[in-house]
Amino acid sequence: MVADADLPVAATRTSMRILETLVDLDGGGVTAIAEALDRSKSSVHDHLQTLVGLGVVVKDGHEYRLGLRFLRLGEFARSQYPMYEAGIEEVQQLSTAAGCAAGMAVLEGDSVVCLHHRLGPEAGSPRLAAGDRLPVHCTAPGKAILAALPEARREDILADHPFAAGTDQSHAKRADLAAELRTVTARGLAVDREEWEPDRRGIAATVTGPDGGVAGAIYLLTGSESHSGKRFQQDFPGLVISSATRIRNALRDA
Amino acid sequence: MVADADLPVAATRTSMRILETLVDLDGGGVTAIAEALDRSKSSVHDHLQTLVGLGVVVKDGHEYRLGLRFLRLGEFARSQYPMYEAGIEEVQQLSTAAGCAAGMAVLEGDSVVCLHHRLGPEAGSPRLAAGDRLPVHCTAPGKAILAALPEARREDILADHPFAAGTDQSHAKRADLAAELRTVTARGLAVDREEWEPDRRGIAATVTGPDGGVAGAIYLLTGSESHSGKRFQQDFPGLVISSATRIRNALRDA
DNA sequence: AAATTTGTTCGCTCATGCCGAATCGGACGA
DNA sequence: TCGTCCGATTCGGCATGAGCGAACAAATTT
Repeated sequence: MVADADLPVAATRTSMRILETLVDLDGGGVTAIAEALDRSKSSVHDHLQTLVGLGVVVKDGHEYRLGLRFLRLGEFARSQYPMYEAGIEEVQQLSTAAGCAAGMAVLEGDSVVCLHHRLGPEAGSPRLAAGDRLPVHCTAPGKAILAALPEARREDILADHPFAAGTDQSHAKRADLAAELRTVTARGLAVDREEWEPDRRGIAATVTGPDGGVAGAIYLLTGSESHSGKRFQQDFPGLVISSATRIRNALRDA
Repeated sequence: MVADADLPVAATRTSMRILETLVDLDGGGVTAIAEALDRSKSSVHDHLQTLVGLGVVVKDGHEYRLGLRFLRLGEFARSQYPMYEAGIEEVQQLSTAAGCAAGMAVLEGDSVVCLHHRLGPEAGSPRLAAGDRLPVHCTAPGKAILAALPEARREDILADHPFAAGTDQSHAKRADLAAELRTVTARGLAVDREEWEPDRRGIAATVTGPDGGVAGAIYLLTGSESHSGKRFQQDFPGLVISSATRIRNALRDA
């Protein structure tokens, strides 16, 4: 889950691992966490006590749960991206207009992260949460962002990329991806046809920033129901592209 | 900002302080953070290196910024509250119907925390972000939650409460507050008439959970423009109360 | 080009993170 | 009511590594 290396300040690393375990296990007691991390109970207990003291973790009874303090940090982190405020309302309208899930994603480091996701009205609307990381090579937002990056940057990102995740339809070879990205660049539009997960089709438009660089991507994501309809091919491209344009204008004016 | 005590695992505490400093200073270099915390540069540098390695902090150039990883943690933390999913759509509609800011708040530990906030269409719509902590005694959501709590719990919370924040209109005496809370309990509705901040008026309804306890509160919050209109007194109470009822029903059915 | 500022590296030392074992405390069941 | 079990908590000690100052490097300014 987290990048492994022998870092200084090991205690911090341990605390972070405890926090992520708290997410994975959906809360739990000292013992559960200790054996999940293969640490001594006493050490985990010390950490938890600290985290509780910091107000980051709350305990009710013998259960420890993640506290809401991170909400503030997370909220701040994403407010650093001007695209969030500029696009939040646009995502609402896009989702309503298309009748499916919509959201925004940005590039952080070498990975594409979901900034905001709104579920569609359909029953099995794809679940995605803000903060989730998306594969760059087999998702619509990933490709939309990748295609708009400078050559060197793109190479960097793809260099240490496993190309492992995704279904069989995902591009096996770099060459294929390079070819596809060229057409993505040309149209400012990227498509994912069940390359990431079965029954999931996505479409995304690149959002460019005032500096000419890429700010992120805005996407639509459908579940299996919408397969047959031709709206995906006919209406959706226009919808996401005009949304992207409006966000770009908002970014410029801000 | 964080509760002070001599905790074990001091390194974790330092890391958390660095993260919060990153918020307060809106990002910065090693030196800035070091002197903000009165720590040696080398120590801060070590911590930052760790945090970057964990993907929690990102550095571009000589600037360190908070990363998006916390978005996931924060998102998870609030998904622990069933009220979030049950009410997110309701807040949208409430905000639209009332034409002002709306949101939800819950009780965590001894403080009331904003779970979700949607800005209203008005220009100076009150800014509040998810994760912000609200004073319990002088805000509408705070009082709405407080009033619905069992006697003992309420006493606990008010015991170590400073009663310091807020404008002059805030209740100076516990007795006054107790009296007000009784009427709040009766109506399931709490009001804040510029007690928290000038030009800010709020109204909140208690949301009760399936277990009969209080799940949280849903609120409307207006800026100065809406002062004169009588909608605040005539329409808003009905709006928030029916919203609260719908959320309660959703919680029961889930 | 000198000076100033800022990030990074390097040893050293003492605080402290981590552990195993003992203790506590509540939740059952007889 | 007592005994048993399970998990959380406390404790003491040791080895580690967090934190510091100082030197170094790199970038920016005068």
